[in-house]
Amino acid sequence: MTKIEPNSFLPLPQAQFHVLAALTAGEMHGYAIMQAVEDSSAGVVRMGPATLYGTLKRLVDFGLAEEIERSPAPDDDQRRRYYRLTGLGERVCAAEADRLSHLVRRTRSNLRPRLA
Amino acid sequence: MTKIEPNSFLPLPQAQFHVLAALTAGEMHGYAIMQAVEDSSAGVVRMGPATLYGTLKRLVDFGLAEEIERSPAPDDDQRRRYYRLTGLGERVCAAEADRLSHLVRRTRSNLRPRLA
DNA sequence: TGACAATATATCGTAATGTGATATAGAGTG
DNA sequence: CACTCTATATCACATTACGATATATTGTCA
Repeated sequence: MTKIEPNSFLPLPQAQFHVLAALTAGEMHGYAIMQAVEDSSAGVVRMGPATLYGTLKRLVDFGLAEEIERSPAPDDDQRRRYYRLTGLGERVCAAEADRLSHLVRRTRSNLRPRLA
Repeated sequence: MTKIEPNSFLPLPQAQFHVLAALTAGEMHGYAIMQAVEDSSAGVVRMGPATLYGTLKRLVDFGLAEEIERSPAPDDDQRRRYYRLTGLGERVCAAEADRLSHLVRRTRSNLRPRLA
């Protein structure tokens, strides 16, 4: 078996990273992801259904996320479709977080002096 | 005069943030930005001329970057066109860095336990 | 019960963004 | 002179992002 290199997915498109990042909090259904992205960014990042479901489809195609067979509770809203990160998805998400971390660190360090 | 809200530019498209981030290191010409982005990401982010010059044009249109009248040294390569951040560009870049910082922090914190 | 808002998934068409390929030409090196 | 690297630029196409709309279920409350 050939080991897939997480770096080959980088840089990850914004919407894809937002969805993967949301899923690091645990398995979740689509609508909840949409709200999580918006809430956790204090409303700055607004993700409509077209972006969410399109992105989710891509992530599943790429093997970064997968649908869970059935929702945990039986009295749960039956329309919901739950998703979680795959192992590869976790590694890619971590790699992208690392990349951004370095970029942000350097950028802030450059900006600091002139924001006196 | 109406104060422009940096948050209204967020989330910044990837390429735009990469270029703004590069320019936080100081005024630079196009080709140098291209290399800076690639080098400082250890080759992970590869920005070709189409992406660079297209993005640069947008940044100038949006008022986030501006061309400098003339290159500093007179013995400098005369083809070069130098750019720098505007005041607004700095604030937008800082705002995007803050947003990403929070996102990355939370994401890593979520991932940490399961990367045991 | 019936009306209404919120939840939930889905897709169409279009806009915005990203990029490989190609073009042009000056600068530096052997 | 030949060749590579530097430097800017644009075309055509691919990918990504998104507003609008559609459909149907669930929850609230009068």
